Amino acid sequence: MNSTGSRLWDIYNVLYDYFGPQHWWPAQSALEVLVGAVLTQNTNWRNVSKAIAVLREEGVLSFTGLASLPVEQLAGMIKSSGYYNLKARRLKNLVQMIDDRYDGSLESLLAEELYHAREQLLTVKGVGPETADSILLYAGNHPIFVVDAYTHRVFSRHSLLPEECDYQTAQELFMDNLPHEAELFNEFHALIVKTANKFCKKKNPLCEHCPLGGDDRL
DNA sequence: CACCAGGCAAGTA
DNA sequence: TACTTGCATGGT
Repeated sequence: MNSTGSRLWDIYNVLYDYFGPQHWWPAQSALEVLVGAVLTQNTNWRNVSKAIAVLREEGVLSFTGLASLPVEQLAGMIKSSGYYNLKARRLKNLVQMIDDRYDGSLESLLAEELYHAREQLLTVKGVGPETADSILLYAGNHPIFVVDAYTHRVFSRHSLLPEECDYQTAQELFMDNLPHEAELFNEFHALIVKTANKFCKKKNPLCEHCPLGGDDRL
């Protein structure tokens, strides 16, 4: 392993020792991961979990449930997640693609080769790289690293990424320097989110009590 | 009150 | 290619 890989591994171990395993994604099925991945776009998870609870209570948290639900009714059930008209359409777009190309089987999509499945997901309007990778890693157990706003913030503050860089650049930091193991990528991303939510807020550039330190000593 | 939250697409120059 | 804007609720 190279020096960047060692540095990433050190950070991972510090976070894992501090927070423990996160056991992501918080969901009961692959479909629920997919729904959550869309609903959490630029949105606090608290608001998303309320929307998912409504879908569960209404009995539509299944592929056929979503497929048969009019988009207007779906939008009404996910209001708490914000951007509800947009997200209802995006979920419908995903369901439509899976119906058209995989006979309504999310499992069939997830059984495809990783980068083929990724390309299919990215053809859907409303599914960008983070949403696609979240579904592939957390619903499909594929070894791909999920990058989000927190990843950029934490790793730029520790001088492992530039202040601003694109998705692929950030993803390559991890995938070019760590073994491609789904379990590692799963826990690492979850630990980054945990760390950022607890210590690495936008307004707190020093992050004094963070286990990674307030500067880039790690 | 302002700001933020596990993005993405479409429009403009 | 490189900005800018719309989408929207709910907690701090």
